[in-house]
Amino acid sequence: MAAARMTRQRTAVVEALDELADFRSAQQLHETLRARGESVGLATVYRALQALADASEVDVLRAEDGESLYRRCARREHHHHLVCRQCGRTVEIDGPTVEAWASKVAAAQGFDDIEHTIELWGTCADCRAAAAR
Amino acid sequence: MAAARMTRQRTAVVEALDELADFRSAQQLHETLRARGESVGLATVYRALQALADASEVDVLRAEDGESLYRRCARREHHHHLVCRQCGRTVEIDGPTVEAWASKVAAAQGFDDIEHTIELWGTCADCRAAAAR
DNA sequence: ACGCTTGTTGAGAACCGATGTCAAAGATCT
DNA sequence: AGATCTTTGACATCGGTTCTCAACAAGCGT
Repeated sequence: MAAARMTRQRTAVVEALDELADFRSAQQLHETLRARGESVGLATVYRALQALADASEVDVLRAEDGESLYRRCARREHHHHLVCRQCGRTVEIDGPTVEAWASKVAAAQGFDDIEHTIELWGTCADCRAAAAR
Repeated sequence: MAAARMTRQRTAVVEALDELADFRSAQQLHETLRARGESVGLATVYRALQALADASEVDVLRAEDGESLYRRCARREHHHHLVCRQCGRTVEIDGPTVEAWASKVAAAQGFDDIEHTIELWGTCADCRAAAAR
């Protein structure tokens, strides 16, 4: 079993995630940490995020360009997200209806080990206002 | 406006997609074409697929590892997929309920230009049987 | 048919996010 | 403090995708 030592770097990553409420890429987080003076290696940020994801401490999702984005969500249960493409602003949502629909459809086709990807992307009100300028 | 010349290579890519009913990566398609004697460059396969995707002639989706998968779908209207993680076997599905739910939720949060990603992943009956051996 | 023009091709380089390497650094235990 | 053993970080590497650019070939006009 892993020991999971609490190091300065890991703490820093978790803290940064706690402050930033929105989905961020590993590189953005690395950038943020450096900017505030924390000296942390990029590889370490990746490792910390991966560990957190494995422990379901953070949610991971893929941006439209394939980059992985991370976020510390309020609820740990299964849920989905409505994310702003521009700024990463996130609203947690759940759709019991959708869950039911997904598993029903998949089972009807004889599929097993079903997982679903359901994410909503859009432009939030703030970004829309900013773009209109 | 683009001229979109019909070249031997482009034809080959489209034909391969027509024969293969399932989602395939660009590299797999390239492999397939070479195997059957068609000499086509990898970059060309990527370009052809991108052009087809832009023209909505093929559907693109991201595998869990981030690789892009392409497929020529029967229907051109908006729909979703139930895809086998192992073999790429695909079933087209649509969920009017889900569509409605998605746009309602997003609009309620003041988001614009809404898009949704809804894909189902599983293991198809054949692959499950193969794995059980 | 035959050039001509212009979009297309393809081998290799470049790019980029992500992961692996390994010696040095530092948590934790005794 | 000392021993142990995970973690770190600069750098190399990897894999998918895109770029570069000279050679090539569709499609057009003649």
